[in-house]
Amino acid sequence: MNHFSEKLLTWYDIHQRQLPWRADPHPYYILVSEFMLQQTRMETVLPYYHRFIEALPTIEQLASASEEQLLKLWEGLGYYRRVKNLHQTAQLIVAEHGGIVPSDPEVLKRFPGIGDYVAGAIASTAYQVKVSAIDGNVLRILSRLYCNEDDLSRAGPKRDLQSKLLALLPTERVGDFNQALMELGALVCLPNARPLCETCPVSADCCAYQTADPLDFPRKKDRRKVPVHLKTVLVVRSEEAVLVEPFGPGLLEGLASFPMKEGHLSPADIKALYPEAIISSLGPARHVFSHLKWDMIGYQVLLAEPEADWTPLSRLDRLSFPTALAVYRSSLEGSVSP
DNA sequence: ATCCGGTCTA
DNA sequence: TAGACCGGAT
Ligand code: SF4
Repeated sequence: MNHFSEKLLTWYDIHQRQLPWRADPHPYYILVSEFMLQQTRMETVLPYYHRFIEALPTIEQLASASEEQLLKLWEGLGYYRRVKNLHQTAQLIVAEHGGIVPSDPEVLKRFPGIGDYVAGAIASTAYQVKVSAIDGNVLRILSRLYCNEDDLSRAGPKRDLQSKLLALLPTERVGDFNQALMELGALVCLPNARPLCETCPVSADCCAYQTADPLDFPRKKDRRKVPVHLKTVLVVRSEEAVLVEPFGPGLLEGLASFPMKEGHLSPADIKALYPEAIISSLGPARHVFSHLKWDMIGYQVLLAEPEADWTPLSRLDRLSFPTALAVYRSSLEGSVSP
């Protein structure tokens, strides 16, 4: 074991958070947790993980689960493509690998939703294969350890840092080493605040701490400002039921939605669409995605009689709505708005 | 209001 | 390789 990994693992043994997939690192648990942890914080993932594993304790049960159940288990977690990919990956593993999660990173990367990072994380954490697992935390630490000023969204600089990391990998406890690096990024080498270098186990090896300012690393890329889309959300309902339609291809694909019109429509516009209805405002709401914003207003459109294809309010909780529509979804809790 | 983050697609 | 994809923390 080299000096760097020795210090890191000693720190990890003391400071690691107790996590369900660490207590029992069964490959299926690692698979599920790594899909959830893509783009998503640990604290957010935990309750979802518990519910998911309780509902689907084995990869065979996941493989044969319904789309509706899976979407419900993922509701609010975001990046809903992940759960479709996880489902397909589980089905492929059951059909082609006897339900055993493969240990070869190159094999893992052929499954949908598994890229460089997740392949490395599963192989090293579940099987101790000696590969790196570079997520955003690790990339940030590496940029600081080596005072790397390159644009890390590009492949070349990323490869440079990966090769430096490979030289640090221990021959034993590779999975713990990768987990320890990510844990250090989450608990000490912080992304949005000054890192806690005084308590960092590898500060003696850190270029940024010893010779520069850690806050200057990694280099930030200037964020493109995102376009704003005006939307009007129509909660078309009776006392007993509501009109629900799924999002089409692309953003929030497959999740439940209400009819949405481009632009901000006036009550008179709504009245023209639904002459028989009682129109009332549900107020404004905004939602920010990475690449666009929705600036929404909502109306309740109350009709005396529901159409046959509307969803009874009693069955609404089976559907999965995105967080973007939380305000309008919650208007259906309790009684009809005034 | 701004920052953060893996994979896939074009 | 830039842009699409989501929600939460600060
Ligand atoms: S010394 Fe500071 S900047 Fe360097 S790795 Fe540790 S926490 Fe990060």
